[in-house]
Amino acid sequence: MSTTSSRLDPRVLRTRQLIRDAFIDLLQEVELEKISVNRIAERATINRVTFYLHYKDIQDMLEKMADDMIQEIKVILGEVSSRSAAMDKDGTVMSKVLEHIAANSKFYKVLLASKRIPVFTDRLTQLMLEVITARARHPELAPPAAALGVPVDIAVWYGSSAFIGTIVWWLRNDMPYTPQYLAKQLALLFRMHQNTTGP
Amino acid sequence: MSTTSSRLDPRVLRTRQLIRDAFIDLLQEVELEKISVNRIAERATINRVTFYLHYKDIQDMLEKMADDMIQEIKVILGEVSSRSAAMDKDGTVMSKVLEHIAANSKFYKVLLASKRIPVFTDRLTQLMLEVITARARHPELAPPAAALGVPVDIAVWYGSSAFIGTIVWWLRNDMPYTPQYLAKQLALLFRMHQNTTGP
DNA sequence: TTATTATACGACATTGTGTAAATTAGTTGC
DNA sequence: GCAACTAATTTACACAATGTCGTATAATAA
Repeated sequence: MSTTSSRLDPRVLRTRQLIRDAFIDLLQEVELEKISVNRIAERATINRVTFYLHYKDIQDMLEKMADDMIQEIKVILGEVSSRSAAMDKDGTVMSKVLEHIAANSKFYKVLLASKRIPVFTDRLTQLMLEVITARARHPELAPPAAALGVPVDIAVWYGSSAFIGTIVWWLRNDMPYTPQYLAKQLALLFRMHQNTTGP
Repeated sequence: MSTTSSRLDPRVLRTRQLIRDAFIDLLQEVELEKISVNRIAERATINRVTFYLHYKDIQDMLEKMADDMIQEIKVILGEVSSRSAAMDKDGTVMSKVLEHIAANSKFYKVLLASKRIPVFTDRLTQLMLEVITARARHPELAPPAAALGVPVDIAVWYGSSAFIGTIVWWLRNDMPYTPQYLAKQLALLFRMHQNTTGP
């Protein structure tokens, strides 16, 4: 996951990494509801009180981890979309994002796919929604399904949910397609209901 | 919600209803993680021990409530699809389902939309997946996006997630469209990526 | 080195969990 | 209406988890 370290006490970094790894580790064995601060501290080989020096409680920890996740994806989105002005006709951006997810699949699989921790799916859907809404404003890209008279908000939500849902399915099934291939299929399906009524 | 009572002790029905109402009620105030058996029993005006006579724990209660939910929707699906052999060209089935959700919006909103309790979304997505897969086998309905060379499993997941996601958004925004209208739009969007390459 | 700060350690009050026993009260069939 | 069930109540217990003390120790940065 490569936590982008600014000037932070290496002890803090070490402890947070230990907590994070212990949590992901535990989540592969038991349900979220059965995971206590006790167990996390035990598995992370830190003192239980130390956990509270970093996070208010488990919920707080999840939210901060979700923030980090979104931040990393935003970096990827920024990198790609600023380089290629053509803006993702062939699904380049999505391809990069899927590669990132594949590279950190242990993390994403457990948080998004196997155990379902709403905050992660929610944040990701929110981000996808922003991206699609932004794209819809570009004149060279077709206005979302307006041709058929479908309200924009319905079409945007339809698309965002479809994307995230498909990614979750892909993770659950241990990524049976390459990121590049899946990105292409998603682009095909997406363009279909964003820009229609034929030639 | 009209719990279809078979021959069951009215005391059991009463208690379960009290638990259910108390839980939905609490869920409007605090997060799921902060809800204890203690609080539920207190709010339901039953003894805490009585809760354990009905459910193993809170997780077990959620699963049984999700089972009931799916059961009710299945009844609707069965009723409609057996009556009209034309099978939902204009979104009749979806319309009935959305009407049901609207009629029990307090229940669905909190479990599906505001707080996100994965088991409910999961079961609903699973059901939607079955329905779409079954429809895809009917010859008079176009095979899913095969015309464009998109694998069936991708297209089916794409569609299912889109449906559920849009319904969630609809609930979150306090149902800004009528069930009938939304059903129509969903049918339009759906047919687009299930059946393409034009006439 | 020295001042700073993260972590460890032990302790404590509080709340929640799951189960057991005996008792009370409501339901069903005759 | 009475008798036989059976649900719910009450009280009690052992245990786990939470969140927060104060103090001691170790690592870090100046």
